[in-house]
Amino acid sequence: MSELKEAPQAVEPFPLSTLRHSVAHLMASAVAKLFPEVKFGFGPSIEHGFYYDFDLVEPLTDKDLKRIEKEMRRIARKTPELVRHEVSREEAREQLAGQDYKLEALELIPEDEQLSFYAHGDWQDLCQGPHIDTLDRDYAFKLQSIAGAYWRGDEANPMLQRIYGTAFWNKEALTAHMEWLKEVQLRDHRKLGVEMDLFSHHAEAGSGFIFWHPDLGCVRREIENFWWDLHTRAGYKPVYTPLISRESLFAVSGHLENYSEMMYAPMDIDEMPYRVKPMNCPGHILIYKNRGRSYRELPLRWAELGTVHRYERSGTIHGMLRVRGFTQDDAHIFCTPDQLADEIAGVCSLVHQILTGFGFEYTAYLATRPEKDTIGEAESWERATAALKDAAKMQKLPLVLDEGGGAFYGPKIDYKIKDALGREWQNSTIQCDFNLPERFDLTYVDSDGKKKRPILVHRAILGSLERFVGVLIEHFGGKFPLWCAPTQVAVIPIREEHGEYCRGLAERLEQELLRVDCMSQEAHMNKKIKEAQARQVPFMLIAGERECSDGSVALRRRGTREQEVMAFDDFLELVLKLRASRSLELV
RNA sequence: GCUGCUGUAGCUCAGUGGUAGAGCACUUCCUUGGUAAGGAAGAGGUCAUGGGUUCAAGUCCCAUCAGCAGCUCCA
Repeated sequence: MSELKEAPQAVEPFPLSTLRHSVAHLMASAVAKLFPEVKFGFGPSIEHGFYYDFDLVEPLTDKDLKRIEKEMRRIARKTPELVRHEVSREEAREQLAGQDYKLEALELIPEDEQLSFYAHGDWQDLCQGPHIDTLDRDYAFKLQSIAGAYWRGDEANPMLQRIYGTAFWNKEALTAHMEWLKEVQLRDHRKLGVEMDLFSHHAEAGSGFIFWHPDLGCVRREIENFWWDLHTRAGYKPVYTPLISRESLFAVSGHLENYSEMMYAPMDIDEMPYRVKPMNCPGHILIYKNRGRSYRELPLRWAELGTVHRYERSGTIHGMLRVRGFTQDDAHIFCTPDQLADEIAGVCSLVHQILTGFGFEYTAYLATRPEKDTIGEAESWERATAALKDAAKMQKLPLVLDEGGGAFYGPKIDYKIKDALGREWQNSTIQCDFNLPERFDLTYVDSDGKKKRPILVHRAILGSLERFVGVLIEHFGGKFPLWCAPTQVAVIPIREEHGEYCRGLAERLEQELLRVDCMSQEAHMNKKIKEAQARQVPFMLIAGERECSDGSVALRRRGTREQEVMAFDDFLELVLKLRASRSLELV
């Protein structure tokens, strides 16, 4: 797979983030010049560049970006020197007169902190720095986009206009970054979804609901099979639970109380309110509670590809990555406190197998007890957190500490995966829960004959099929590995009279449950090759006179133009082997 | 939800208040081609939807729906 990452930086006179912060200042000064009535918000450097927030009367347009860039270059030439001066709080207030947001920002700075301004030309900004020394150094920058952003990220506050830009120490690095952005755009799952006929959504059906087309259906089914194979081996049993349930169930679970803004309105069935489930746990818990449980049957590992529906605000919906109806690869483990560490270790191992099965690198984060509003005894938290740590140790899994990042009902391990473009996504999660066993009064009879409380572990590895497959489309750039590719083999006759031979080959492949497209329709061979290539079919088999006469095929692998002539049986062996191993090799 | 932008053929996009366009894809016919586009013809549209302004609206205005860039929130 092509490893496309951001180009490494050459030796830098200042850190890249410092440069970007300084260019943000430069941009703000240009905006001040062009729009004298502007009020300034914050303007930090961020992962791939910088932004600055402005309160302007008129909305900015893309044309303004060009004007601002031009003004920036002028200012950088004319008054390049960045000068720091320290001031008292009183002086700062005076100098920020009329700048409401800056004055508010000033109040956020602790009393004992030394205040400073950075100035170039006649523009200055309250800022602790650091900055580069002069703005006329060699570097390259670009203003990228305009967007709304709430002052201090709070939607109760007024909305400011944010300009995003980026900067690098040389033109080559900026160009490389722009190339990377282009690649990100090319691989966008929404774009590929249309081009490859993978999925759609419809105004008729409503925003945020995904329609999986047949080709993506194949991909999903393969992923589900892979998932079930590993889960079955890991001792999970399948369960199936209803999409809707009586509202009272969600009152017991607490979802109604804590999660109602995400839940769809009740529907009336026999004068009783029912709700569409936003999570699968209550259903699994009802199965657990269906009869008494003994310590002898724990741990119980129950898995369900459970479809849930959640209300998401209209502006948050995004392709397959953020939707209103989705299928979680959910499972719940009911176990004794003593079993917890082993169970978590088992999940960690499963996460590893599944994520690396798709070629993802990952990082795991241990999220511990939040400072307030938690439930459960301190001792339970300690034991569970220790179990998570022990499990990670057993699996030799390094954990990054996310202090206080746990849920209110228990500590958790979250995973972030890194895709082929170096972007991070959060999908997998393993969560201990002290809350639901309590609310549903879950028990098991221990060896001493006493009723005890089991621990509940929620875990999802793919997260949701929608989000995971969306990420996967971008990760592979539409080039699915053989085992889950929608069409695995394209068979192409050179002339019409070779069609029969090709159909014979296709049939033998189909008998092995391979997904085959026998392109025997009337069209020129070159056109079919182009089409198969465009559809990212892993293998093309091309057959003409020579192949028909000796039972061979001319194999062309995705991404190459070379042909390998081989006996059909040898090809069959090759393709079956690759499929069985769920190989990620680009064939 | 909020700010800004967008909605014309299946896709990518032209279109000056006055007769609805191109390329690709599709259909039919011709073409028998050895590794990325053979040729010709044809069909395809309530210009997102609903109001309004106007002699006249794809074009201007408003609303709704949907999408895009973000903010906030999240699997």
